[in-house]
Amino acid sequence: MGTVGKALDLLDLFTRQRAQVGLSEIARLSGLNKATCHRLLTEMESRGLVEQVGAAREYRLGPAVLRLAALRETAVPTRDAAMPVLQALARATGETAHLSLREGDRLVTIAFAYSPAHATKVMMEDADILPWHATSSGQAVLAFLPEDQREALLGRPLPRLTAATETDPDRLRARLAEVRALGCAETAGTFESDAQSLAVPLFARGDAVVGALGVAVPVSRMSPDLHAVIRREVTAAATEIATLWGGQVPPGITALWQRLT
Amino acid sequence: MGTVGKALDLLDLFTRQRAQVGLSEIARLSGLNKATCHRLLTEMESRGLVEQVGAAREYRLGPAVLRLAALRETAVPTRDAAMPVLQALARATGETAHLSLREGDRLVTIAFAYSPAHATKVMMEDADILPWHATSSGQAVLAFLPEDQREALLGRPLPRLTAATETDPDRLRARLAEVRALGCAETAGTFESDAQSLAVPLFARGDAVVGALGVAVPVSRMSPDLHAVIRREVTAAATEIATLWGGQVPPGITALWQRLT
DNA sequence: AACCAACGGTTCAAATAATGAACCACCAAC
DNA sequence: GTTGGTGGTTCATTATTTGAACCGTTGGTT
Repeated sequence: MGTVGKALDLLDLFTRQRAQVGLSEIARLSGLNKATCHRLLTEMESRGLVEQVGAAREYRLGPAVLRLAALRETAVPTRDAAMPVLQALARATGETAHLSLREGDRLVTIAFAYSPAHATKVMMEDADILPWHATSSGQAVLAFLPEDQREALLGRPLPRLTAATETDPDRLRARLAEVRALGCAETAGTFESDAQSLAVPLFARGDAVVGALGVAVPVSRMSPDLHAVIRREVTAAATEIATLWGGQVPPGITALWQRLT
Repeated sequence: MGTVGKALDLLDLFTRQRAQVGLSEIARLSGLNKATCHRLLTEMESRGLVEQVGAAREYRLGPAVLRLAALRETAVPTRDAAMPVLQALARATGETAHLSLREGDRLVTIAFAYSPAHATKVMMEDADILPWHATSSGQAVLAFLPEDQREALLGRPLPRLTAATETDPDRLRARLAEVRALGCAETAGTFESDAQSLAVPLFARGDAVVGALGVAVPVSRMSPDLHAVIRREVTAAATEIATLWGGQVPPGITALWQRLT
């Protein structure tokens, strides 16, 4: 791995739980030498990608990421375009709608919308990284990924997050085949024990799956009626988002979705 | 300059006017060897910072910047916190309010808000890079920067953007002294010939200037009354934003602003 | 059909930049 | 005063980056 990769990997050490990190800690977490970390960080700091704050001189993500994100959004209006659809989906279902994108080997939540309909709802956070095997969104993407890429992701550890999490690769493969046949994925209590969710894959230009659109519901509120509503609304919303992104849902998937409702 | 710096500099080649760029073009624009660019880009692509699209395999900013920006905003709610204040400012003045942050040697617009009051208004774009010498926001920041940093920025070329642009460093220094004495900066037709604007510096923790808050008006609409309204509202909004950011306006500046209104 | 120029991408010896153990200076706790 | 933790620096060793020349493909021109 080159120097640039190492530098960019340092950015992944910043999480919501650990927004700012000191130099020694970064060296420890990354496994790199402290001097190396220092050089990489100062170089990124000079470009505004990270910044140093406070008396402890801790590092955190810098303002340049805001500029880059704004630039990306004007060039490829991904989040901004999907946001209204996401809000409508939350309203129509009365539950929490969320949109995740695949970034290499990660599935990242980039937007979500709550419904005001109920006091209890499944809460989400921006920039959350979702486990491939334990979420409906993850399964929806996995199922429609080219086989080699899917297998690469399935080859990794599949941690048991709750009692219901499927951790056997073969059983998961079978599950993904079902998802592929149905056109949508569904999990209950596999990620967080009191939440269940239904998700469909999102397609961009070229029929490639790039993410997933899901609706998450507290287990206590799920019913056959709600289930049907969600299936109908989430497939409609996914179709709309695909169009907004300048792509289209592959005909085979559209057929599956029509059969669902 | 290290390898990381070169890689990050490539990101600055992507602009709104040129959202995606081919490999040879990137090599040409950056002055680096094509093979070098290719390696840097593929390394950044593996981390999602850029992505390759289309038959021409052109590069553009990748989805990872969205995740980083979301993470930065949850850690340091800069834009999200300021947005409501910005909208209120646009409403109160009936004009276009905008907020810019200093990123090293650049001044970048990170948010703006329009007023519905008039059909004509000054339009803005996210992620715009503003010239230091020709905008009121630029002057507001420059005036309150430590002298060494100010001089470093004044040492650069000061292009004549309109007939009214001040391009003489010494006259600009005198102008900045006035800005420092008044606590706010004002320009008319120095950046775009039919727009004028009034801006005040924004302070974060530690009394350091980190950006500027401005209101831009079509020259044809400016009047002494509007001028007074803008001065009052923009200083109030700047005070509010400083508080939201966990800092405070230095007492000396507060005194200047009270004298203004 | 032949040609040309430009594209994205690859190769490998030579040149350069990254690396890391040991080192400060500083601070807080004991 | 000692200990153990910071953030930051140094410099000989080492491994990575670099770039001219290359390949295969594409699209327009003669």
